Amino acid sequence: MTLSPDSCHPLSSDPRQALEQAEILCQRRGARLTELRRRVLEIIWSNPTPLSAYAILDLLRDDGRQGGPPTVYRALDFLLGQGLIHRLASLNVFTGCRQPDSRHNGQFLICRDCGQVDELSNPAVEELLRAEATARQFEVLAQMVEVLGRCPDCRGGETPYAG
Amino acid sequence: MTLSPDSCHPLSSDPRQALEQAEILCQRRGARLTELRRRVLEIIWSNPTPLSAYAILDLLRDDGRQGGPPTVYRALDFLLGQGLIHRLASLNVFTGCRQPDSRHNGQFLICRDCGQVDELSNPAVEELLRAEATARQFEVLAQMVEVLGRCPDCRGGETPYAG
DNA sequence: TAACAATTGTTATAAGATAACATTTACTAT
DNA sequence: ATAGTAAATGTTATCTTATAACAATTGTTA
Ligand SMILES: [Zn+2]
Ligand SMILES: [Zn+2]
Ligand SMILES: [Zn+2]
Ligand SMILES: [Zn+2]
Repeated sequence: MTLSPDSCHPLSSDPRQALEQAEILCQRRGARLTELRRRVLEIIWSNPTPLSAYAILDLLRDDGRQGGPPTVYRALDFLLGQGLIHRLASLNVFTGCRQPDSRHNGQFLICRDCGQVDELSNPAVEELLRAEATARQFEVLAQMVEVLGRCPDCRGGETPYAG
Repeated sequence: MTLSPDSCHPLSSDPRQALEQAEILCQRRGARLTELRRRVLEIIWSNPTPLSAYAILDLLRDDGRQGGPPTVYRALDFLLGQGLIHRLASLNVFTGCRQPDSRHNGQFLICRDCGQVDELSNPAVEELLRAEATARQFEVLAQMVEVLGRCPDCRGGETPYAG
């Protein structure tokens, strides 16, 4: 089977398009995508794998910027708030969102070996969890779904799934 | 997170039973549930809400024990390896497993306000994620599903779900 | 321009986790 | 029993992740 370029390493596909969409969304919402915030988003989209806050800080400093950790975390908080990025709690890293126009809880396939991330959006998963919560009178505020494993590339020529 | 001591559906229902089962499982597996490991498990089960590694360390020191962070993390690693506890990635805390006899990926409802945790085990969720992964030739090693929200107690008399 | 709010910079510190090595404990084989 | 060995724990230091508190800057408004 041929892997579509989309399903393999989708993050690095097109930072420019992601930034353009971010501009539009922020403008529409009256949110200020400042130089710093825009640059942080650009850094995140430009890297093939998700980055930690401190990795982003290092790259900002390569630009000549002066800020410290709070500067980065504040920018990340803004981007998270706008749904432009997701945080992967299992790795403490940040990755660009592929459907920033529709608010959602991220679902991710994370490669243990190369760090590549694939974002899913399976409504059935979300619905099942919501149903479980509802049955227990539990009010859902956010969902975290992260699947750790090995991507096709890192599995190499290994036996494909039986099922 | 606000961890109020008044518990809704406490984890602490029966630490003794959990410890007893842990003993049996470890014996059956030839794994050594040492005094330290047993005590860490007991601490985890005795608390109404999940504990951080450092909170566990503090409680160990109350016992008069001398270890540092590595001591706790090693014990936690053992318990994780035996499937006796889970780690909640979104909060950096550890909670006792209710079905330690069958290996599984945890699914959790976590109350934002009181910290109480409810462990689900919905096979359909696991299967859906597995199917998504398989479709992408992705080998699954672990699944993390954490739903953050508010438990019935913390919602108080608020309107129940419409749906 | 003055006042005010939002954003960013700066310093310090809290919180979570691990590396490296020393010591102790438990098991094995004489 | 006793020495040898492996496993487990203790100890020190360090690294990573995240936030608190406050100052300086920038943008907006009156
Ligand atoms: Zn997304
Ligand atoms: Zn990979
Ligand atoms: Zn469990
Ligand atoms: Zn609650």
